Amino acid sequence: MGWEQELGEADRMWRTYIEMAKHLGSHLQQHLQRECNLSAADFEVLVRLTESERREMPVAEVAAATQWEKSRLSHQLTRMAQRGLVERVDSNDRRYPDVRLTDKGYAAINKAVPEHIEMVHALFVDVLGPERLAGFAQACADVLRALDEHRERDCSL
Amino acid sequence: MGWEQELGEADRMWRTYIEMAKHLGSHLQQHLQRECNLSAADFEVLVRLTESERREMPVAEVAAATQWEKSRLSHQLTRMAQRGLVERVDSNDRRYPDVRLTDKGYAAINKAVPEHIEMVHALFVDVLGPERLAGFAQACADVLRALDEHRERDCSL
DNA sequence: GTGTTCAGATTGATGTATCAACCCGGCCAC
DNA sequence: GTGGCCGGGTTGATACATCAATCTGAACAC
Repeated sequence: MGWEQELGEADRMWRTYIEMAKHLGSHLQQHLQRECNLSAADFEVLVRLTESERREMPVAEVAAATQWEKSRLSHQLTRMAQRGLVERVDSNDRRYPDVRLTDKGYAAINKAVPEHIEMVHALFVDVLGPERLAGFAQACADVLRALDEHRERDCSL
Repeated sequence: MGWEQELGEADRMWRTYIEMAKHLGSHLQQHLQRECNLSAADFEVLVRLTESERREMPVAEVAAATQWEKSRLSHQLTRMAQRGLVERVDSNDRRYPDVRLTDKGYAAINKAVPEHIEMVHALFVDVLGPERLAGFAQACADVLRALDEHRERDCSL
């Protein structure tokens, strides 16, 4: 084989990051699932809906906010509607229906968010402290920028 | 609503991290899928198998290395076997079968790994530079440790 | 040997993610 | 109006993740 023996310092640090991301993500996800009976996907959609005053917005707006594919969102909304977390509402232009947060969905997200934030602080924010957190976030922002540039290059081929 | 307006500095930094993790992960995943026709799960299993001299190891060993549930691994191996990437082999103790990398799987992973590493360097390692990378990795390690401690506390209830 | 037990492996059911194909209502040309 | 276009939305098929239930064969007691 060969190559896997030649992992340098940098590659081991990459693996540390991957490990951290995997564990942190699954921990938060499991907490949401067990305590609030919400998947990460449910949580994301519900959070976006609370960002509207009327607990209701066009499907396209949710899609833009979450950056999900339209089909993924459609399937997700179907399942969430079946569980009574949201409901589909016809708007003026019947091509572009709205989604509304039900009372049940509202209750669920209002229970979930504070717990989630608390856990994020305990496991991430407070662990790093303000200074290292800022450095960490800056690093993330830089990687994001590099990603955007890379994508631009790919599209302009 | 209320709470979502009160997002502090720290929470916005957390969101930056989430965004970065999401985009970086899906970018790497899509590259693997498009260029090598491998899912992230395929990639992980294949990498573990190359870590054995004989391209073959007990299922349980793969499970330990990936930290996957046995059932997830079993399903994954079934699908990979159907595509000819691996094959199941009976070992001495027929309770604990082995998995072997086929030639096709070997070819696939040997194409994928260098491309993957190159992309990780371009999008992550080189973007941060050695110094910030080290700090970043240290931060990840600290978060991992906090996670472990947290889990310990949960189990000892 | 026969029966019990046990750990690891498999299977089935359900929820989720992604791609391709299709639907459908407003829009424009004519 | 009638017909074709267009873009967002939905649906279907397949792959993946997770949980619960089941299977399997070695090991141990007797």
